[in-house]
Amino acid sequence: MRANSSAKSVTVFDVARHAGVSKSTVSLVLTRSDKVSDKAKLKVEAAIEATGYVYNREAAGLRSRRSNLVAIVINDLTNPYSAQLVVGLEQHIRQMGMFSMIVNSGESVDTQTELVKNLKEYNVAAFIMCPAPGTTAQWTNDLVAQGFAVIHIMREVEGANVPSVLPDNISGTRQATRHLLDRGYQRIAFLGGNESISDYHQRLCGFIQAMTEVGAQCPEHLYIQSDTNRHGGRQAMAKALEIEPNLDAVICFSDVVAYGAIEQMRSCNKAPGKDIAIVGFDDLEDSRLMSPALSTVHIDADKIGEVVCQVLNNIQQKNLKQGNSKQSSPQKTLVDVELITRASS
Amino acid sequence: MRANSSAKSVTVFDVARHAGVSKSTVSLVLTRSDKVSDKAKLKVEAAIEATGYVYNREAAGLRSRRSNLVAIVINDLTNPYSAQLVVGLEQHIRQMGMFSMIVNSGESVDTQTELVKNLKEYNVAAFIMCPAPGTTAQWTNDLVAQGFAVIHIMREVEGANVPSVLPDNISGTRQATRHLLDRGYQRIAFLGGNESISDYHQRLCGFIQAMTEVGAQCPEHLYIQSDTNRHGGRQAMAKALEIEPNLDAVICFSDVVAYGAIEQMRSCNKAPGKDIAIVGFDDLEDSRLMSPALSTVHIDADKIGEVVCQVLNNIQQKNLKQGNSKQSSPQKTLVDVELITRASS
DNA sequence: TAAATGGTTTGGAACGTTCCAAACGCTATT
DNA sequence: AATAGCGTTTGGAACGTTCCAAACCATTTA
Repeated sequence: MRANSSAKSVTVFDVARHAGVSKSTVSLVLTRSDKVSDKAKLKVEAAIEATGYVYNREAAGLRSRRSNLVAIVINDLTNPYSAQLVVGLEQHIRQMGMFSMIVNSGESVDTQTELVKNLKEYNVAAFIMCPAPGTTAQWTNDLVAQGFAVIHIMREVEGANVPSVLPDNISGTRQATRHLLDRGYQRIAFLGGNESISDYHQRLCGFIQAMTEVGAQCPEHLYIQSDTNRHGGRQAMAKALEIEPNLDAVICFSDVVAYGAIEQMRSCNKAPGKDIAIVGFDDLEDSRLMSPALSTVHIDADKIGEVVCQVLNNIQQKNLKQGNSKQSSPQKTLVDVELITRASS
Repeated sequence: MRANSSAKSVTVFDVARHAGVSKSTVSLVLTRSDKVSDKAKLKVEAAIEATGYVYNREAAGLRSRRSNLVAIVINDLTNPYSAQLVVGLEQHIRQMGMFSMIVNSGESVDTQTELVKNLKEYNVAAFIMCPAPGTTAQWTNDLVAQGFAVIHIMREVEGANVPSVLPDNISGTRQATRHLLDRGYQRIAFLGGNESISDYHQRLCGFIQAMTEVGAQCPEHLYIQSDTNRHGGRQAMAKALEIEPNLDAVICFSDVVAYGAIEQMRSCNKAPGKDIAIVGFDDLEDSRLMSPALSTVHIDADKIGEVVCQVLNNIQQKNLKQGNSKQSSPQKTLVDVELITRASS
C-alpha cells in the first residue's frame, strides 16, 4: 500500500486557488475541453506546474466512469514473438492517448480468468488478449456483455463475439510450402503446434492447401504436434526423423520450434539447409542473424498493433454513438504476411 | 473509454440490501476485516455472488488512499532474460496479494519518465524497476520523496536512495574467468556491455579480479563494448578477432551477446568451444539447448522475484509503522549466481 | 436489577474528480 | 437603453467506497 503521507495531496482546489479560478475551470483544462479560454488555460497550467499537482485518475474514473486504461493480456511473455508483439501494441496504444498495462497469462486459462477478474476492478476500458488455450466463447461473451471492449489477437475463439486481428496464417504456410515444393523437396513434415490453439489449424491448413494444389499427397503421418517452445521443436524433429528417415524438408509452426528442430538435426548430423530444408514462422530477429539464416514467414508486429488500435477506435466510436446496444460486429482482420527466403531452404 | 452502460453498476448498497445488512458491513467483508461475524460474512458473500457485484477499486482507492497495484517497469521486454525476470516477479507479487502491471521503457529514459508520470496518476503502491540508462539519482529520490516505494532490480543508480536487488555480478564473471584460466586459456576477451549501465562495471570488475588474482595481465585492449543484443555480440566478436587473431576464449556480458559472438565466430570459421571457448551470463533456456551448449553464469530469476517481494514487504511494514519519516535504508541485496559449465568451454 | 464489558453493526462524512444547470460578462441587435 | 445571444465560468451534487464515532446487543459483573 502507498505510503500514507500525512501531507495531504494537492487537489484541483489547490490549483484553482493558485490560478485564481474555480475548480471547475481547472477540471475543464484537465479534460482538454475546448470551452475554456486560452487565458484561463495558461493560468491553470502554470498553477499545475507550480503546485506539483498530480492528476488523480481514481477520482476522475469514479465520477466519469471513463477509462483510458487498456490491458494487454498476453499468452506467454517468454515467447520472443509475443514480446515483440506486445512492444508494438504498447507503442500504438500510447500514441492514441491511452495507457496500456501488460499482464501475462502464461498459457493458463485459470491465471487468465483471475487476471481479468482483477482488471475489471480497475475499470479498464479494453482487453486486448491472445486467449489462453481453453478460453471459452461463453466467458468471452460475458466479458463483452459487461461492457468491456475485447479484441483477440493472434488467436480466435470459436463462437466468441469479438473482433480479432490475426496474421494471414493460411497464406503464410501456403507460400512457404509452395516455396519448398518449387525447390523440389518432396518429403516434407509439418512440425510443432497444438490442436488447442486456432493458429495451428490455420497454419496446417495452408500447408495442406499448397500440397493439394500441386497434386501432392498430404503426409498426415508427418504432422507432428508438440509444445510450441524450443524443446518441443527438438522432440518433433526427432519423431519426424524416426518416422521418415529420408525427410528432406520441414515447415515449422514457429521460429522457436524451428530453432529446436535445428538443434535436433545437428545432433543427428544433418545440416540444416543442406540435408534438410527448414522454414519457420514469425521472423524473429534471431532468425535473420543465425547461420544458416532461417527462412520464415514474416509477421509485422507493428502492423498488428496498428490494426488493433483502429479496431479499438471503431469499437469506442460505436459505443459512443449507439449507447449500449452491444451489437458488436465481430469482424476479423487478417494482416498480410510475407515469406522471407534465406539460407535454410 | 469504457462503454457507458446505462444499467447502473451494482454497488455495495445493492449487495447490502440483498444481504439484509448495512453497506458498512459489506465493506468490512470486502476488506477482509476480522471484526465481522461469520454469519454476516456468509450472507454478504452470497449476496455478492447473486448480484454479480464487482469491486470498484477506484472508489476504494480514492477513499482509503491505499493501493495494491505494483508497477514493474522493465528496461527491455524483448530481451529474453528480462522477460523471464518479469514472469518470476509477477508470480511472487501476486502471491503476496498484490497486483502487478508491466510496462516497458525500451531502454529510453524519456519513455520511462513518461510511463512513471502516468503510473503515479493511477496511485500505484510501488515501482519495481530496472532503470533505463541515464536515470538520475535526483529523479529517483524525488519519486521516493513523493511517497512511492521504489526498488531497483538488476541495475543500480549511483546516489539513489532506494533498495536494490542484483545478481552477484562480480562473483559471476570472476568464477567464469577462473574457470577459463584453469582450463589453460590465455588470450581472453571481455565482450559486450556498455559503460552506461552499472552491471557492466561489475561484470568487468569480476573479470579483472580473477585475472589479477592469478597474476595475469589484464587485456584492456580486449574489453570491447557493444550493444547488449545479438548484433552487438557479432560486432564485438569481429572487433576482438581483428585486434587479436589468436584469441582463445571470450567472456560475454550476456548470453544474448554470446549468441551473436558465436554467429560471428562461425562466419570466420572458428568453432565455438573448440577454437574459441565462450562463456555467457544469464543462463537463458536456449543456452542449455543449443549446440554446443553454452557455458554461462546462472541467475535465478525466481529468487530475485522472491527477494524483491521481501524487500517490498519491509518497506511497507516500515511505512506503516514510522508513518512518513521516509528514512529508507537503501540496502542492497546480492543474489547468488552459479557458473554452469557446458560444451562451449 | 443496573451497570459495565466487548464484540458487531451502523449511518454520516469524506476522498478528488466530473457533470450539470445556472450565472456571468461581453458584444451585437432592437 | 434594454434585450438577446453566445462563449466562458461557476457552485453544488454525484460517483462508490472506507473511515469514524456512536449505537446496538448479548453477556457478564457488581
